[in-house]
Amino acid sequence: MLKYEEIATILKERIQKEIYPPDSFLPKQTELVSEFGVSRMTIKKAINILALEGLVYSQRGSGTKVLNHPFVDKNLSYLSEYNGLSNDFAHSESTLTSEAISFNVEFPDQTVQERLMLSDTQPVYNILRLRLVDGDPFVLEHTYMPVDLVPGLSTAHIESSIYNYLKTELNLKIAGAYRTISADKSCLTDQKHLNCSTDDPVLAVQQVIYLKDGRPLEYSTSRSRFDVRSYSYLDIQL
Amino acid sequence: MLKYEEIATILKERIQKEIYPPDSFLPKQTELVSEFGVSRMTIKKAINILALEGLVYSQRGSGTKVLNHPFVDKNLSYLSEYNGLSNDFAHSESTLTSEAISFNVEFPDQTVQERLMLSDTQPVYNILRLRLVDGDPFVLEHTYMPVDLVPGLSTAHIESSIYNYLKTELNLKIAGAYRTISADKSCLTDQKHLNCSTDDPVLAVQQVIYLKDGRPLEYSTSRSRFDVRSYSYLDIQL
DNA sequence: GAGTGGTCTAGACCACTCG
DNA sequence: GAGTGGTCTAGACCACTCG
Repeated sequence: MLKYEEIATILKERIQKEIYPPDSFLPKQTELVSEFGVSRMTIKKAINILALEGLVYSQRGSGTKVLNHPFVDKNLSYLSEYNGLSNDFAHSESTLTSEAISFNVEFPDQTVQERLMLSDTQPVYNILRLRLVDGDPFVLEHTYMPVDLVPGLSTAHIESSIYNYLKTELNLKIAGAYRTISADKSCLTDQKHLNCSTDDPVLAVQQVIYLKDGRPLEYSTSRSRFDVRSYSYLDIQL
Repeated sequence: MLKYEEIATILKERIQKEIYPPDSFLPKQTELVSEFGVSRMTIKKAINILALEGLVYSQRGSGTKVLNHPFVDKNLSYLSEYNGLSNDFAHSESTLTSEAISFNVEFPDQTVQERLMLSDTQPVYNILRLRLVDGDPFVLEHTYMPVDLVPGLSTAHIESSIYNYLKTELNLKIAGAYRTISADKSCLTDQKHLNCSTDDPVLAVQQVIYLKDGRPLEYSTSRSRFDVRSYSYLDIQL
């Protein structure tokens, strides 16, 4: 483990245990330098991690203040969309199950070609999955993935967790995602699978997930019942 | 301007002009050190900015690759929610206008007290505004702000841009926002002001905006017509 | 003016990738 | 084994805040 990560973890613990209580100041950087026996650049890097998570605010000339936003302990879960939903639910009391509605291989249409940066001769998986929480319909996911990036995908993976397969078997590294969130009227397919009424809206999320080397891994559209899902995120101004 | 910012800007320009084309590699860091006459740490900091924006991907042992995500040039606008909508539209061909529907001062209820970390004796503004684009209803914003943080707010500010007042007159510095996005059925108020039909959904955004010193500045709920607004963001895995 | 954090340097060492 | 980027150091200087 890297020094600055270790120090960041220790500082976070101290904030959580209120050894550094809200609205107090962290020890000055030179003091932390002596305590941890590292250079100031390393201390700065550690503090910077906390700042990016909204835990502290550093100001030239005055010091580094511990903030007390009401959402600090929620930090863990709201980012992890591409660990797959399976992971979000791994430590929860609810159980997530998946039901493959359709699973095909086909040549991509123009939208999919653009989003996944493919030519029309490179086949893609076309997957429609319903995810259920404790047996109740939660989200309908329509996913395209290039076959050459994800060889050997099977219904078994789809009914459990695709992302476990990607990470553990294929060792693919995900860089991030570009997401668009919108509201929409429910269509017949939504109503059928999500078990919602004709005038219920849905929350729609379109995303393209990229690998670290820049190749798009997934283009998907997911639709959730409006009353069971929302998206939260912390947006830090740089 | 700081050295690493200057260098980051130059590198971005070169990527945009395809002096460094997609899928190519940036010059090695030692080469950039000679070119710019700075230390390698400074080059690293500059490249790191590009990496956080998803423009390049650095890998130990191989180099720094220029990525070609289709959304790179959208980088400018999708983050700027707390510059106020007024700013989003400053360089657009459409015009944004605001209409104050109600503007009061009151004692906060319990939700508002929690979100804004206030006691029940600290008054807040309660503002309901309709924002229109080219005269068409766009979003209905319901905003609470502590009076002591924003003295002297008037209808004139509300009908133009609150955030200009906050930034230029009061010199308040915004750190970031915690946002929750969801879909909802439209209520009577939505239908009246957004001019939408009874079965039209709305896109709802709840947010708390924080100042750099950690104090909450605004708690607001905004509701938009489902067919005119969506939220996009780039989510980089760290 | 005293004290803080931010930037920057010039170098060392190391982990990793690739042929 | 050669070459890359990541980490870390020990120090210098500077911009800023605050009394």
